[in-house]
Amino acid sequence: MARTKGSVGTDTERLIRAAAIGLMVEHGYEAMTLRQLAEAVGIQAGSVYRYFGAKEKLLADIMIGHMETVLAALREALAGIEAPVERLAAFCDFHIRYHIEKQAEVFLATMEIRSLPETARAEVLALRQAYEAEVVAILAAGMAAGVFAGRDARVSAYAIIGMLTSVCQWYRPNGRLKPDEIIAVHRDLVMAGVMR
Amino acid sequence: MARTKGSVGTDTERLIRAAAIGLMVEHGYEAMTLRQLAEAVGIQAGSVYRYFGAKEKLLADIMIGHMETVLAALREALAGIEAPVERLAAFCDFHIRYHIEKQAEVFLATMEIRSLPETARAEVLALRQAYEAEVVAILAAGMAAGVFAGRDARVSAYAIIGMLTSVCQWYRPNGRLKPDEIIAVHRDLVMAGVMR
Amino acid sequence: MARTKGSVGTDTERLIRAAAIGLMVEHGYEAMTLRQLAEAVGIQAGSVYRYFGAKEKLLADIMIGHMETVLAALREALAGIEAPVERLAAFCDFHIRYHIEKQAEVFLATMEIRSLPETARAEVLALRQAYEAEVVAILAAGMAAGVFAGRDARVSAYAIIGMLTSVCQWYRPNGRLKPDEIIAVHRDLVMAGVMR
Amino acid sequence: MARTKGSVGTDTERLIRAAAIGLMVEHGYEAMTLRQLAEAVGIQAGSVYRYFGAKEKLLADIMIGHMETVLAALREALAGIEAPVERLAAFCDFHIRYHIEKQAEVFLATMEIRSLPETARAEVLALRQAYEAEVVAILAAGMAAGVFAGRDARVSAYAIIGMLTSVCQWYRPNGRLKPDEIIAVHRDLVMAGVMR
DNA sequence: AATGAATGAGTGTTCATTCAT
DNA sequence: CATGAATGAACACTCATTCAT
Repeated sequence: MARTKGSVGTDTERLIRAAAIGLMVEHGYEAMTLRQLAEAVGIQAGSVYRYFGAKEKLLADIMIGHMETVLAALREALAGIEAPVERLAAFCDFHIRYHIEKQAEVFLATMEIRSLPETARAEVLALRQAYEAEVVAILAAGMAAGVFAGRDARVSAYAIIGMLTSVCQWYRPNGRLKPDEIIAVHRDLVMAGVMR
Repeated sequence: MARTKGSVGTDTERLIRAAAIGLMVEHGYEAMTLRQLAEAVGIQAGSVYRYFGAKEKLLADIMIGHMETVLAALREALAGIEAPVERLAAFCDFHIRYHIEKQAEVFLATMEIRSLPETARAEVLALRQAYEAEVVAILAAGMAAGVFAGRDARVSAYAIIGMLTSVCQWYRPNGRLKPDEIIAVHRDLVMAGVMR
Repeated sequence: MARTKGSVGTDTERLIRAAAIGLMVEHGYEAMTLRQLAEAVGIQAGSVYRYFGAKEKLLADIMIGHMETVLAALREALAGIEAPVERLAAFCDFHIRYHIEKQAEVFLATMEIRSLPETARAEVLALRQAYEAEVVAILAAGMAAGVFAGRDARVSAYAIIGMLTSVCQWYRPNGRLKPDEIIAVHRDLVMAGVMR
Repeated sequence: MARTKGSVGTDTERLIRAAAIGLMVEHGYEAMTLRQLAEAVGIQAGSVYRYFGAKEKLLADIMIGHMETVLAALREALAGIEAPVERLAAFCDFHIRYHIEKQAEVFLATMEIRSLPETARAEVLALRQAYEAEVVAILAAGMAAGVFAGRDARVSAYAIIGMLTSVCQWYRPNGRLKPDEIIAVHRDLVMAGVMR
């Protein structure tokens, strides 16, 4: 049969991407086979190549797309907020909520950087640095203004991002706490941690 | 059990373990080949099987050994300290220093849990939970005593551990800050974050 | 039969055939992909099947067509010439000129016989033998008439054909020598070689 | 079973090379699969990679080895012979005998140059040019000395080589003529063809 | 204790071919 | 007529693993 009735190319591409994210989170990029992926989508392994020229490309596509999206979303979330205190609180809210909603992509993006081909890795790292730079800037501004304590904006930023990101290692949608409660715990920890 | 019973470990065994840690950190467990490993040690691939029955066993051995060691070391570091505040500060010191000193093992232990065979994974997760439980207990005690703020000892513990562990993602021995400075930044963040 | 019965060949068919010859000469039959071919023509790979039922058919079609054409052209070139000496000279002229003009087809026909399916290979070999037989006959006639030296008309014919055909391995349209000069060199070699 | 009893690595390498030559001659390099090759040798396909890192390397190895051998053998065959006439006769003898004895390698070397990776192709072409240059030099010397007719030593050399090489397209060990007879026919054709 | 030759299952990838649209 | 989505079989190649030596 040349084509499964009713299938449409663009749909297939989305299905592949979604299935790939799930399988890579579950088994890791290296351990996921294209046959597993194809079976999950209901196509043949070779058909993946109509949409992604290589397994590497698939990973790169997902990760770069994710990083671009999250960076843009962060900037939008911070837009119009001036005071460092409020900006930091907004960042906490945004970051955790995003990492809860897109848990899989975020998990991938932290775990599989090593598996990216050189060029894509550089691109992803640049986007991550841009993301981190936003937080560093907030902390530096707050320290300069005297509202934040702390000796080192950069290390503090890494620490805060590390804390908030770790949520996606254990969060389960049907867990004990609701997202808002999780956010509150972390935001309180962060804000109390940095305030002078 | 982390090692073959009673074996103190021959030289070759230690060399294999050390080389494996380095290569797995660099390339990931799945991507590291036994030929790479053997070449790094200066032996043939087949000879690895004298010491570790399978690639999986090698990973399990390293990870379980690491988890046992770090758990024991934590308990020793906290021994004799009573007050929650002091215990938490001691935990921060210990955790970061350990993660800086054994950066590679820690990185492995967070990244390659998925690659472990079922039994070993359960064992590692149990050890990790025991480790986390120590921190949860400190926070719960402090909250009960009224010295720590915070609504949820468990989530707070995960957050703090996540923050402190993230150091091993970026720490470089010849970096801008010395270990003591890094520890200070994190300890301050944590302590300020939890104190009532 | 070289072509689908009665078809004069549409434009697209001619384009496919021409592009296929070029690509097969460049990469070899096995190494040429239908996607390359389709791209060269400006259509989709699947569309090639409107004109040639299979890749093998395309090769067979080209090669049989070529062999039929060259055999007919040889017979026409020799028509009306009686004396073995003159017939052999005419053959040299014809063969080299044809191999220079249709260098690609000739190159294909010598290189890709192995790639033909059994039936087509037999057909091509039969046509080639018919071609060779013309030369054998000329030599045999000349030897019988005492104008040609030589012990074995068949081997001599193969040797002469091999010599003349080798031109298409190195001939380049803008090379140092013009076709007429190349022809002269070879004809002189052959005629001097066989004359008693 | 880890090893077929009695098998020795060096033997296997020779067996692979020999089987590869046969299969490549029969089906062409592209059409020969490593499974065919492995089966012919009595090993698994993957085992070929102990001896040749890639299919391409196998071809390159065979072709370069052949070209080096034949070039050295030619020079040895011509050593000590001074007069162009005798050198050319010696070349004819050598070339045909060698092409009869090593028919398969020679056939490969003429047919599969396209399949070589770039570097190996350049190497093989350089060796071929060195071989051809020997013949060009003989003809040029003979023309300069006035013993050979002919206008163009290079084209004449190509023609003669083309003639003699074509033997390996049809020669069969149990054919009608013995090697010495085949050699005689060709040598007579060539010598008569070039003598003034 | 170590080697090195070999296995065999599996990998990512290619490609001629088919066919509903 | 042509497309483009899909197939499925095959390919070159890798690698953890085994075991006679």
